[in-house]
Amino acid sequence: MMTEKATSQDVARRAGVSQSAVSRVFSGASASKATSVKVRKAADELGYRPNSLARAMITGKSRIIGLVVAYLDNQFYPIALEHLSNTLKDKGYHILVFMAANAKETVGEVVEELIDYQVDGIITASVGMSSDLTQRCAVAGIPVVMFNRGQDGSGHSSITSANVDGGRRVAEFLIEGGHTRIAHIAGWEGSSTGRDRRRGFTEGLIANGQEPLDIIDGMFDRDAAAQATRTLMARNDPPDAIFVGNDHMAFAVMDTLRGELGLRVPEDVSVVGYDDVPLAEWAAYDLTTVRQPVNRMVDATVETIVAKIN
Amino acid sequence: MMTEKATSQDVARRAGVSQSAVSRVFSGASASKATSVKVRKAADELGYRPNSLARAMITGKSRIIGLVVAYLDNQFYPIALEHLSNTLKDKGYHILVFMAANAKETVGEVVEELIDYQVDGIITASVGMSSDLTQRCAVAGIPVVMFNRGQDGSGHSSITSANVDGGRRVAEFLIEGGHTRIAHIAGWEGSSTGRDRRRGFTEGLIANGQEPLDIIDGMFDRDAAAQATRTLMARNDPPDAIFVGNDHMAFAVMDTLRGELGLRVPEDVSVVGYDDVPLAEWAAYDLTTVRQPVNRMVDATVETIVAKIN
DNA sequence: AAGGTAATTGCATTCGTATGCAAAAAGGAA
DNA sequence: TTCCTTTTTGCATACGAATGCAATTACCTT
Repeated sequence: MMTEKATSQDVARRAGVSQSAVSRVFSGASASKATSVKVRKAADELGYRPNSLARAMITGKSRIIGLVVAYLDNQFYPIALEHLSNTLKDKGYHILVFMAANAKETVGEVVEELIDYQVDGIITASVGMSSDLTQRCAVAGIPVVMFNRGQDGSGHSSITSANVDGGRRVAEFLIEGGHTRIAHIAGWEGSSTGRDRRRGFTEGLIANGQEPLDIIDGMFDRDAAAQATRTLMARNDPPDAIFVGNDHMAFAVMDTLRGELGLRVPEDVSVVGYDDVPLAEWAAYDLTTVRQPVNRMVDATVETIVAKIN
Repeated sequence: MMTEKATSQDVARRAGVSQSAVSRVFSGASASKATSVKVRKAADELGYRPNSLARAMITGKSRIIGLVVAYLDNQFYPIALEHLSNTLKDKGYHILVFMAANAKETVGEVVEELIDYQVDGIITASVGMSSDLTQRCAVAGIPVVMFNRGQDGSGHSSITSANVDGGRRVAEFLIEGGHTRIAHIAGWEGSSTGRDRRRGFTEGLIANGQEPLDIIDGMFDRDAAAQATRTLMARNDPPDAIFVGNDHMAFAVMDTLRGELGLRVPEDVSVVGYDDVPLAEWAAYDLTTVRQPVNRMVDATVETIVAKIN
């Protein structure tokens, strides 16, 4: 009843062995069959389980990965988080989640707190890291992997999909579809992902003798994307196709086109997104989009960070 | 450069005080102005920050809250998670996230792992807890709060909104709208939330002289909901209104009605959801739904768990 | 049975911080 | 100044498990 919490000492006493023996049994170190059995029996009876914090303290490995994420309303991230959590769990890691708007100082605080918790590694999702933060992590010996965002010369790995290529393919796809006035509501200019898609797209158009009708930064934000849509459609020569920097914004664009401007998609205006979140194939949107291989990206992220930890 | 990591000892040495003094300064215990200044200065110079794990080890408080969540594809949960993370952060807590399908044993494992990490409390979102798990948490002295799910006699708190009342209001709303063949695709029968909404709904209809045309368990699952929709619409007397157990399923229902069956919503069939996730008001769906006050629910959850911890 | 190698085991220490206790210092009252 | 009270400070220990080292035991070989 009062079974506060059994420690390895308690188990040791009950099994008639030393505390070290108990530790060895549970940490997989060498131990004879006999003691192993005795210890496990005693442990079961006491409901003993090793204290992860104490273990972390002495080994210097907390088996906790810090995740810093900016948006959770863009379906791409919850889905990624779900995979991430499962994949890491299989490798014996757990996730400490932090929300951080993309402001330098918020991210800074968050990273400090992660360091305080001695996390074994940090994964940032759609969040950039300033160079001094990078420095702090390096000093603390904590590897950082950036998911779905790159950063040149930052020193830490990043996992992205072939964004430039994806942008180019959208350009080709739309041109093949006979479109001649193609606009782009880009992903946030401050993100590599946004810039790469934009660049590939622009290059793709140019390679085919066209130029973007217009490019507006949608900031990865629904409202900004909606506003950009209005701006585009108010032109004298409105676009006949819009490439949007990610699905999340693309939905806002479609909502604005159909709900607010009374236009049909794709009859009046074609819309192409990026990410291929589940929502994209739901009938209400049925959005054409460029698939990002979330699972593969997550797997790569996990492999990378685990490798860096060792 | 090699600044591995400064400990309170290092700071103490540099400031010319004892380690206890450093500890006292950082844990807010009594300390004279003079030493406080010396210590902080030394700490800054060394880039010292207290090690949360060591602190947790000795105080018995990790300031970590374990979150167990089943779905992340239903927008309701990421949104809640976002608020939860921010609210808890303000109170000095952090979130260790675990995904757990609603199978007893998965949840069991997960809870064990949470206990291993000495979390100060556990929040479950749309996840049930068996009574032996409840027992284990009780023994470990870890409070549990269930978010958006209740469980009678489980001993731990739960935060839900007025689901019975919400269900009833939907019934009244649809009857007022002149509907006479009202069906219900219910939330999972194994969840209090699903049962409560269903009960309120049924009672509401009966109180107004009607009865549900049919009730099918949608299991909080898109596919199940879509299938239920087909079943309902294949009847000789198909419903003229469907109350769906949550928004997530309602979107699937609408997709099926419009995309697959070629029906109009709400002209041919009215659909009402539950939750009022952001997506519900996007033009593509423009779903009528019952609002769950996520923020208030999250706030209540946080208050409850923090209170229980103390 | 003796001698040697390999595997097990216990002892003691370590991780980094918090805290009870007693000693020292500071502050107040008379 | 003296005595008493309050505040600060350092010392030593504790939290719970892992690990180097030395002692013990088990296992082989001849």
